[in-house]
Amino acid sequence: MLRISKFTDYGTVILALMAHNPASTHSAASVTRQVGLPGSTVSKLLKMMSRSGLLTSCRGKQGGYTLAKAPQEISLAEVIEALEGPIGITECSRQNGLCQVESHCAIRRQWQGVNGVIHNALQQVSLATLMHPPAVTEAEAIDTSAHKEPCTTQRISV
Amino acid sequence: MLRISKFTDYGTVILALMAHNPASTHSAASVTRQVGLPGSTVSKLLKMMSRSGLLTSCRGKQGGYTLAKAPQEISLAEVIEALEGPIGITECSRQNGLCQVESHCAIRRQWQGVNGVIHNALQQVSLATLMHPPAVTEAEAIDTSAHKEPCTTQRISV
DNA sequence: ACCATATAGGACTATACTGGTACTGTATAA
DNA sequence: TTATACAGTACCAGTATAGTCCTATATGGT
Repeated sequence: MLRISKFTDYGTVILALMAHNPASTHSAASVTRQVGLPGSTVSKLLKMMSRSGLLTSCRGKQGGYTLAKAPQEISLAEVIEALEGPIGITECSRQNGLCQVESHCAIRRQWQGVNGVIHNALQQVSLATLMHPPAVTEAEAIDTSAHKEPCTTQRISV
Repeated sequence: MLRISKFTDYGTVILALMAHNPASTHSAASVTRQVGLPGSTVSKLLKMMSRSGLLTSCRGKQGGYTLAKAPQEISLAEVIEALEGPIGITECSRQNGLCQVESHCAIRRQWQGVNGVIHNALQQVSLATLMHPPAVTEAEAIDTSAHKEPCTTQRISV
C-alpha cells in the first residue's frame, strides 16, 4: 500500500482546518466539532502534534492549541515525521545491520535514492499548499469559538 | 514510517537477484539459498509475484521461476503494486466515500497530487536501475543451479 | 480561594495486519 | 512411475494501529 497511517491523515486534516485561522486558538472540543472524528482521537492527535512542536498549547479556560508556525512553513514531511517517526521507505533506508542479506544487497543505495525523492516531494508540499483549491467553505467551517484570541501566555505577555 | 512492507522489500531483493540472470530459471530452493531468507517466505513471495505476472513459473523437475520481462521493464511501482496492492498514500487517494469529513476536506485533491509524484518516482526506477551500483559479486552470487535453461514449456516450444 | 474548563500524560483494549509455517494437491521431466 | 518443484490455502504468533478512559495539572473568571 505504501501509505501513511489514518492517524497521520487525520492529523493533516486537523492542521489544514486550523490553518484557516492560523493565529487563533482552537480547543480540542471545537476541532472535534468541526472535524467529525472521535473526540478522544482528536485530542490524542493534538497532544502528539503539540509535543512534537507543530502546535503550541495552552491549558485552562480559553486554552487550546495554535499552529506553531505559519501554514507555509509546515511541510507534509514534518507532519508525517511528527506523527509516525522518520520517513524510511525500507527499514534499511536509515540503518545498517538490520538486514541479513546486506552483503548481497546491491539495492540499498538505490532505495535510499527513492526515499530521498519521496521525502523531497513531501517537503515541497506545505500546509498552505494543501488547502489551496477551494477556500470555499471557510465561513461555514469556522464556528465562533474558533475566533477567540490566543491565550495570554502565548503572546509575549506583560 | 511511510514504508513498504518487509515482504515487498524482500521481493525486490529476490527480483534483483534473479535479474542477474534474467533468462534462466530459478527454483525456489536456489533463490532461498542465495538470498538467506526463510524458505517458506521466499516461495510465498515467488508465488505471489508469479500470480501477478512479474514472473513466469514452470512446475516439475527442472522447474522454477523466470522474470516475465526484461529488468529494464520492471518498475518498483509494479513490484509494490503486485505485492501490496495499488499505491495510495492515503485511503482516500483512490476511493471516495470512505472519509466522514470529505465535505470539509479541501485536502484530498492535494494528497492525490502527492501520491502521483511518489508513484512517478517509483515508476522511474526499474529493476535494472536498482542493481546498478556494484555488479561486483555476480559470479559469486550465482550458484550453478541458476544456470539451467528455462523449461521447455516456456519457450514457444515445439 | 474556588471552580469550571481544558490540556498532559498515561495505561489499556480490541482489532487488523504482517511475517512466517505447514500441509495437500498438481504438473513436469527423467 | 517417481522425484521434483510449483499452487493454493489454512493457520498462528507477534506487533502495530485505532480508539477509549482516567487522573493530574494549569489557567481564567467569579
